[in-house]
Amino acid sequence: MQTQTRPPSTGRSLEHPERDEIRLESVLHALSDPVRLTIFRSLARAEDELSCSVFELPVSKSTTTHHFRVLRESGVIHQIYRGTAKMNALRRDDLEALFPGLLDALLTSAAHQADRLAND
Amino acid sequence: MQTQTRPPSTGRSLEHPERDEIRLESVLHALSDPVRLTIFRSLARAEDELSCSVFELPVSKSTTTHHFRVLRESGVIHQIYRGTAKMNALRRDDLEALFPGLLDALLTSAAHQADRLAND
DNA sequence: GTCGAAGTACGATGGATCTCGTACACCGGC
DNA sequence: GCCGGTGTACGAGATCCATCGTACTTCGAC
Repeated sequence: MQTQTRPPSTGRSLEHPERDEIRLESVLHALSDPVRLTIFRSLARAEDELSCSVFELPVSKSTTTHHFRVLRESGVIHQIYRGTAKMNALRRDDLEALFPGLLDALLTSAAHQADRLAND
Repeated sequence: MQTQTRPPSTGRSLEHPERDEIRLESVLHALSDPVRLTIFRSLARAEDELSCSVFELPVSKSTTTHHFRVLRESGVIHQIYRGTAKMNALRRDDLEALFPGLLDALLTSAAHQADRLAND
């Protein structure tokens, strides 16, 4: 259920794959890019919607838009317009139903690797 | 230790990444191709070395070589020449050490999806 | 030594992808 | 109504990638 303090979504529509249209290959491809893996981890940590603009990514605005679209079209994230912002959230329920345990394994794997590379 | 009935490896050498050179992004990219995901699942089921030639893939011989190379260079599989054959095996220990739980999550996810798509 | 099986190397080709800049659209606040 | 912030659309460039066919190498068997 949506909180009342949250601005409503606008009429602008965004295409999302249905749950049963999500493919493992597409999810893996989406997460195989370093920028998108970073976004993925941030969204998992946030546990709430995040606007595109809060991310500090080493790419331009238009490239950022591109990466969020790939994540959305692969079924990894849900996007919705709220006012001028575009909010992003992991599709946790859908992914857990389709690929049980995968999300956690990916997140811990990414965390392990980040630790490992930081302490080289 | 190597069994005595197994033909020895020949002098032909194959480049493999060290364990600490394996990157999650590269592994995910390697497994994001349908052909390579099929190979991955077959090797996991086999629990032993398999030669390239036992796979019935919907691509040509040279494309098959390409896919096995991607899997090897990403660190997913280990390859070794034995006689005229080239044997393939999952790098289970390395992957489990780097990405605990990921292998199983990927395999069960792929199996779930295969079941789901078969019973449509 | 010759042959066949297994796999490679190489180049080509068509398509996807990552990146960017510029110009534009949408929305809230003033 | 206008401005600024947020994000898009579009085109372009460079690179990567999956695929193939052909010619070649390597090795075991005979």
